[in-house]
Amino acid sequence: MPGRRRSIAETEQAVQERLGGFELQREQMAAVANIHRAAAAVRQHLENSALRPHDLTWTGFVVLWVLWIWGEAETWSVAEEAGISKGTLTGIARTLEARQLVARAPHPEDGRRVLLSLTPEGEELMERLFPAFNAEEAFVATPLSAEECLRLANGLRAIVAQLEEHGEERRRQLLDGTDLAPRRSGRRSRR
Amino acid sequence: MPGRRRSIAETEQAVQERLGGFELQREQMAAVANIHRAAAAVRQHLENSALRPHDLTWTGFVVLWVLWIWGEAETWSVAEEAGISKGTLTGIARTLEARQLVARAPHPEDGRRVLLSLTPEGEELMERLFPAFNAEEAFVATPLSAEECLRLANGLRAIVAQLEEHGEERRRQLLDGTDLAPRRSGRRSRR
DNA sequence: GTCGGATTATTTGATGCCAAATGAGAGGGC
DNA sequence: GCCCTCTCATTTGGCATCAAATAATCCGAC
Repeated sequence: MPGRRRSIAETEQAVQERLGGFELQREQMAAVANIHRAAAAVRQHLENSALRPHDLTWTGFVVLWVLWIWGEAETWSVAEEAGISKGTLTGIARTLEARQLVARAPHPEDGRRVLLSLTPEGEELMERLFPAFNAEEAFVATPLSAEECLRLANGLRAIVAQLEEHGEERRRQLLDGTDLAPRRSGRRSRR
Repeated sequence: MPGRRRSIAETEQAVQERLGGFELQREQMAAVANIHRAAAAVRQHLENSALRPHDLTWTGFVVLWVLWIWGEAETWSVAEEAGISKGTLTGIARTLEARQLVARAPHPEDGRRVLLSLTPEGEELMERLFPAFNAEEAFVATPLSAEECLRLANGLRAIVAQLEEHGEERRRQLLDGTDLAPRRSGRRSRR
């Protein structure tokens, strides 16, 4: 069978053989695996269709989106909404600022904080870009009815909520005793 | 309302106000947005729970997984299954090889190709790691029944299939006339 | 055999990404 | 005023990521 992509059925067959000896949470595994396949495929399509002509990355677009919807906002809030770390946002904001799409302003009452907002160019870009972006969202979801889309969104929301509510505690419990080697990547501890 | 994360309802209200003038594919937008929220949340949880003690990244684990399930395989095939580009795989394989988890071997009949496989250490790691990983997959999916997991997986598969079957053509149609500025990142054209 | 096009994996260059460290400011206690 | 602690954003370090360029090899035509 060389030279061909494996089908889902083949993969699941192979998994079954390999994992015959394990107690396996099959359905949950399928859900998690497909979340990532779908996320990567959708992201790639959107970057290479709607976003490519404007030379925006996925994350850059999400940040613009958040500012478009919410208006001026503090950086920590933008990072939260966009689902990225504060450190990552600093970099994204820098590149968007360099392209005159985003403006950075000091908080009037607190010198530590920074406010982000769209420039007029950024607003204009989003007004032109959003319809195209939304059309591609509709394209990727073509096989699903509107109701199925909502069902899908609800299932995914439940997973996000589960992690927001219980994820941290779970990780604490799991990793408590184990004395953890530091992450291989990331800034080194001074110790 | 400062200092608090916005709820889904608040976000959708704001979106509605901002986008009142646009024709909006609402359900499809919700589905796409939540795919990414969920993917990021799940990935983060799995990296910080099951994978952290072994200092593996998500992608590193996926590559090991593919090799565990399929056995020795060619690099293009591993990249395809793992959902990453060939170039990325080269790097991942290098780090996994340096950690003695993966072996690289020349193809017996074709000097251009390379075969990857798990080392005994890699096999042993996966046998210990997989049950823990699967337990966390089950944890993130706690709010969903087994049937709901399958429904979710099916919906996501349909999206992946849509893009595999029609994505490239769609992109070609969309970007045909427009003369595209080169990507900002990536190796520069010699021109 | 050797040239040339096709098909591989790898390298390159720029950005994305996280977590930990750092720097800069706020605010209370004295 | 001067600490001390808390809370921000930013910097840093290491890996991940893609697309295009390059290098290595194969294979058919001649």
